[in-house]
Amino acid sequence: MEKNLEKYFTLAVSIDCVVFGFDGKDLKVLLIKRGEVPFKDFWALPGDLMSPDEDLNFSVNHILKDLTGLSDLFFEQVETFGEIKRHPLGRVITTGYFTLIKIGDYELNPSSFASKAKWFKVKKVKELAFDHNKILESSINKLQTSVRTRPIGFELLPQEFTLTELQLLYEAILDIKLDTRNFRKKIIQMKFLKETGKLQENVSHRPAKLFQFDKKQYEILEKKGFNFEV
Amino acid sequence: MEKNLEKYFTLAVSIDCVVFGFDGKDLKVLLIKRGEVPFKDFWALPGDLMSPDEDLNFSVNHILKDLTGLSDLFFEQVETFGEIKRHPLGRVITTGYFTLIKIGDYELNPSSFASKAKWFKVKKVKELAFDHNKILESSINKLQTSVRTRPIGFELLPQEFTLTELQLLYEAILDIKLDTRNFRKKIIQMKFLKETGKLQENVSHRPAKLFQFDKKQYEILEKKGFNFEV
DNA sequence: TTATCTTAGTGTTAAATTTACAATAAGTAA
DNA sequence: TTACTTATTGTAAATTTAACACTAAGATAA
Repeated sequence: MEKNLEKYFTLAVSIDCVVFGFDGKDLKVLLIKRGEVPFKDFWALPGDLMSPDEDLNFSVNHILKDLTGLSDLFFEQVETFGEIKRHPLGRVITTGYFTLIKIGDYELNPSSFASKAKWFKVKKVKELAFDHNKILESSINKLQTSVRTRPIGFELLPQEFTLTELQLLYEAILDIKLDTRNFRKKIIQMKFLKETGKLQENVSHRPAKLFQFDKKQYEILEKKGFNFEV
Repeated sequence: MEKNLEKYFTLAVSIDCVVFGFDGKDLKVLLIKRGEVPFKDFWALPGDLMSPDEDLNFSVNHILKDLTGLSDLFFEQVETFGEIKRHPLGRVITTGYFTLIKIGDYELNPSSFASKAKWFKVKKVKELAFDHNKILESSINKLQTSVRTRPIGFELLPQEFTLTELQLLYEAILDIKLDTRNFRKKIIQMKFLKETGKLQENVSHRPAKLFQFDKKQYEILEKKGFNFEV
């Protein structure tokens, strides 16, 4: 039985990027304003059709860079969405990816069909283009489980941070309150935070100690069978 | 800037199914022998190109039924693989799905380009067609985390089973040894196993009690905030 | 310089959970 | 009746989690 292969090679694949950031208080996500149809003037996840000559996992960074100027990020795949009518221009299935970055370390340069690029509080995100609300929701779920089992939260903080900042980050991502004493005990006993010896500056109260995430130490512990868990 | 959309709508999307089963001793996976090129005569995951007019999540069952006769299963998405050269006939990205079934409940009827369909011990699987070894590996990882956090293992056992069978199942999936007393305590305290009152038959030793998974009870507990965890 | 304000930082105890561990029970088969 | 095989069960120690409130250190204002 010969199969007419041509009819199968008629789909497009797109990639949508969920870039998370943290401003010290709220978990944020980077959105672009679409300057073209479809969904012109809607806020959307940075995403675009994938060139057929690119690897799916590599294409993510190209697409994000085109739209926002951000480059060379480490993405994790979330889920693939393949409803028939999810894209008005044709049959497009899309794969969602997420990443975490320090907001202040990057400059946003919207281009291509992105007329703007802006950080939004995750909790305040309204209606997005396409099925991007679903993609965002799925990404948040994945982020929540990832952040509990791997030390990826530090990607969202400045290199030197206080334990209070770290706790606020976890509270924002997990959307729960944590007990300060228990949280600090748990983190410190894991032995991969290094005191810098420095203190916070320009605060009108007792300054907190500044810590760093010691990646090498973490990898050593990991090899010994240590399991991160918050 | 107008975009030449046509060049994007030239990909195909395929679906690969990882069907897990359990024979009382080993975790198994259902493979087909390919009767057509490419990879003719290779063992492979049941999988095929998706019709452009089907929903990705619905297409899974059609494809599996075509190749193996199995129908109406509940699948969970695993991951999407999009390397450029993963398929020799063109640009095909594929999404992997897994499901769990009771081996004895289904009859295998290989058809279409599947010349055979057969259960293989997961640990004994050799080289498969395409990148199916990677897809299988990723599915096993996902199965392992899923089986610890949701009561899906019961899908692999007969409706009535002994606690020893359940333990063997978990040991096979997680590839670890469990302490019998602690395992039974943990499972029983969760309160969603129902004694049938029956005993094992035709065994030449003390017969074990037969249990059932009480799905309604589980859902009640779940609503009350109970969290399955093994 | 002293008092006040604000956030940083810390320890203990009870409860719950996990772990380690071995003897008895209930059948079948010889 | 005995031997054999697998099923079934409890306890104590160790670890982890959970709950909870006061002192410390700096900046600022009186």
